[in-house]
Amino acid sequence: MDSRDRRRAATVAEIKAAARRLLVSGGTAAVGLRAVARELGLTPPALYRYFPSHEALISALIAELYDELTAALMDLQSTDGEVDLGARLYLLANGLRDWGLAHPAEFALLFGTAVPSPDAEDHEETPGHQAAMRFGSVFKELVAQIWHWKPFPYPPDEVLGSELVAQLTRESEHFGGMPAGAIYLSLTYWTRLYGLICMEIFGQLHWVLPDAAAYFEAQLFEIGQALGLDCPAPE
Amino acid sequence: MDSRDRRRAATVAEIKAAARRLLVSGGTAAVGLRAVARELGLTPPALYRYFPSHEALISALIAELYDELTAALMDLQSTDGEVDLGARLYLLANGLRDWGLAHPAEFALLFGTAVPSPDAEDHEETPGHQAAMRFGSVFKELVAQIWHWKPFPYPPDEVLGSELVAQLTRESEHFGGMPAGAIYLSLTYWTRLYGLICMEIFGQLHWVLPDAAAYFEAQLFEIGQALGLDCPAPE
DNA sequence: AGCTTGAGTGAACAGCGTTAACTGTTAACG
DNA sequence: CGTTAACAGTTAACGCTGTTCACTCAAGCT
Repeated sequence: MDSRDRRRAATVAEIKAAARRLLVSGGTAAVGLRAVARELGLTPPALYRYFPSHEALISALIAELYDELTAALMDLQSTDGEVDLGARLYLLANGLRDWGLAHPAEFALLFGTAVPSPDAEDHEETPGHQAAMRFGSVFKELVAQIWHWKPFPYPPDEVLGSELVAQLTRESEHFGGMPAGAIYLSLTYWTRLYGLICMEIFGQLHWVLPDAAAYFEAQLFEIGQALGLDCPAPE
Repeated sequence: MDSRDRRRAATVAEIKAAARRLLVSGGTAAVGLRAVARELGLTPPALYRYFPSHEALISALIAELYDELTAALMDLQSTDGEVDLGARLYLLANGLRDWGLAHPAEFALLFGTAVPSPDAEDHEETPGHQAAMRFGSVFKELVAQIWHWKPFPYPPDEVLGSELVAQLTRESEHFGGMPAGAIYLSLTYWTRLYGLICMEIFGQLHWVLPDAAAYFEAQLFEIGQALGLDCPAPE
């Protein structure tokens, strides 16, 4: 039972590898069930022995890519030692951008899939969603570490408004007990970083900036300053 | 020849209306060529008298939606008179968000289509792209007007770095001759606004903020301050 | 009236995701 | 060791998709 399970796991890995190959070569639309089967020299129904549907195959691929990205970002931090947590955040931001630029097709599959969430209130249990949560927690935990390492100045509650403060305070437990203003700054950092990278990779910055690297660097310096970090300034 | 052309234009409008109906009810995937034909009581090949392909139909729909959004934002500004240009920018930002929240399916079609631009260097001439340019110029022109109306303080070139300054200066003619630092601030405004709205509507802010309205308001106040505008502060 | 143009149809093709019934091979058990 | 059951994989088919071709039929213009 063990040898057969290993064989099965190997086949699953091959399927996902073939799917990824199609993804990088032809984009999201090219990774179809029949195309994957063709890539492996199999007939389409054979894949149903390993995935219950095409969507499940895509979801598994998404989960794998999320985990790969998460691992890449995590060991990108560990190599630098543990001296300056601010530098770790800088590495995380640049690492995320670099990964997206190096793997635009995979990035598009992970973050470009516009999900207007037509069905509300359903806590998605798909492996892709869970992997996305693990990915998000990397940033959350690092921010909480930075806060406890060197608390940064944050806007007072009066500036944010009572409604926002209430929502942010409700999330305080997930941010290591940080106050609302500090969570707000952290969220601002994430929001700007995420939006920036998405816009650059999806080409929505192209019409004004041919190469967004310098702009990204300046923005990173700006939002790093807001967290009281001494990021490397652009030359 | 005139009456027949009008009949044809009316049919084209009906086709796009049916496509939009399918879009709002079933999302991007639901607006297929056969589904549109079914909606109109026609056979699929009949649509090829009006659009050369399914993609062309979608592109025409995109162009129409862009123009509708552009018109909505423009007459949203004109109603308020021309006293405070800062208030106009505030109206524009909120108008864009409101439109996206009111029409999430259309918003996803316009901005959620992740295009990693596999083929570079081709100046797309599709009507959708042209309409997107018209949409973008609404923001660009308003920002230029604000600059000439009440120039805002901007970061000096040394902070931005020579490479970024060079790129921004190259775009100065499209921004009414604004200096690099001012273009940088304007671009920051647009980048943050755009990313913020996309993240909210695509549900990527849901895992931390159940209702992003208050966060959006605070962010809008923050980036408005960066442009020296006296936006309404959150209570 | 005659001819032309154009809207629309029906049949067909290739490709898609998916299901059902069937064939071998392979591991496990009495 | 021989039987059996599980499993990988195939073939055939269904309904769906975008697209093309050949055709009909009615309206418009000369």
